[in-house]
Amino acid sequence: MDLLTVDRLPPILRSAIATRQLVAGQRLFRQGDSASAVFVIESGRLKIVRNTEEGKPITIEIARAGESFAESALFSEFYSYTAIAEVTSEVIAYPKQPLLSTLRDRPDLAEDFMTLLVRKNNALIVDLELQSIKAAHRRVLQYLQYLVGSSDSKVVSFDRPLKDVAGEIGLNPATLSRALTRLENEGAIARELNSIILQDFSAA
Amino acid sequence: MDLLTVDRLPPILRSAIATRQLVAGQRLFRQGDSASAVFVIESGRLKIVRNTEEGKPITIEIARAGESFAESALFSEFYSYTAIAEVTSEVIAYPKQPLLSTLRDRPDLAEDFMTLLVRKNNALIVDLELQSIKAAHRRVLQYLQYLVGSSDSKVVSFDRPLKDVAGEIGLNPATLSRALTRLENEGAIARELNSIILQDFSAA
DNA sequence: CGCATAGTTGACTACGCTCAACCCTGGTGG
DNA sequence: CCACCAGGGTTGAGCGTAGTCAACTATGCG
Repeated sequence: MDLLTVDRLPPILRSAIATRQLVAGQRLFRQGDSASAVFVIESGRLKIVRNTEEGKPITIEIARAGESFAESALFSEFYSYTAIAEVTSEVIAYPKQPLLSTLRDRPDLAEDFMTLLVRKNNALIVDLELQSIKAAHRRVLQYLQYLVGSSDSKVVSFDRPLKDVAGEIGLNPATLSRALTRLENEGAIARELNSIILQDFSAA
Repeated sequence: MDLLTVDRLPPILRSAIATRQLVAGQRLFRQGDSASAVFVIESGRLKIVRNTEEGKPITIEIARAGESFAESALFSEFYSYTAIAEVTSEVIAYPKQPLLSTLRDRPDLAEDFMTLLVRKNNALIVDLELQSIKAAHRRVLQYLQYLVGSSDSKVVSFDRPLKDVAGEIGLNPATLSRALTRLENEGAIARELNSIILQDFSAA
């Protein structure tokens, strides 16, 4: 994602951005905080979660280096979710007002920004589709297929514990574990240390 | 939603828009069709669905008079979902290219459009949150509370069969029925013809 | 008056969640 | 260098409940 790269920005915005360091577990902002900036990740990984009225927080998105988050801050007064650093991370903050006026002045950046919003939209729709699959093993398989995408590698290795992955796709660690063994027994995947290999004879 | 009202539009776009009539059940476009336009509903109601790889189609959104849909068409080559008229409807089509160049020329419209995209995003997040509630009766209650929002009326009446509502929130008609009677027994709601009255002593 | 569709209810099944025990690994400290 | 510990992963047992199928009722329309 090459949006909001520094050298394309006008001086007004360029002088307004600031970087912030985060340690693992640190919260960048909390649901309900006043929305002050949009962020792009320089390094590390952030988790965007939303605390539902029942206890359980749900994961909206996992953002990694090069990705942005909290775009909705531009048009909302408060953040509607919480951003937590999963590992030591560095983020760039683009303050709301300067960014807004930049987008007004620069149609090319505005268009990029819209593209970005549409992508987020699509990602959320994919999530919804995933959640709609009730059977755990099918949901997991779909998720894995989505991760490898159209790449030819067919190998997935996670950079975080399986229990976190489970949370992301709305499953229990125990249920995820069972789903994986089931997929393995059915021959849909093979496991190996930290990696999962998708066997392709795709649809069934 | 006052976005894209005709009198704010430049002539280039104004002359490019066209209205289309749809009868109940008619598909405006299908998942995979070439993305040619963004739409706004003049009258009626459209359902946006996505066909998952398993059989079951899922409802992404219900769009009503005054609302827009298929914004992602602007930045995608194909529609990633299907639009079906639920009742006789009239929509205005804003062709992709003229709309794109208008957004480039008119920062005010571009900003409105971004606001709109962010709202869609938030709506999807609300959906995700809803789906994360496993217990049917709790999910239904949350949905009803979301529908009445901050209004003081506390009354919900649906303009479409309950079985469609069930599909929208990811439940079975039978399960929804049971959930409603359970909520009624617990005193959380009261039912009356086509209406549902929320009893407020909100959280429990 | 009858047909079609929606809503409700019952019986049954399947499966995801919870709790808990166990294994395994990596890291720490004696 | 080994003993211990902590956390993640796996596995078992049992429970609750959403899904399915099906029957029955109620409603609206031709």
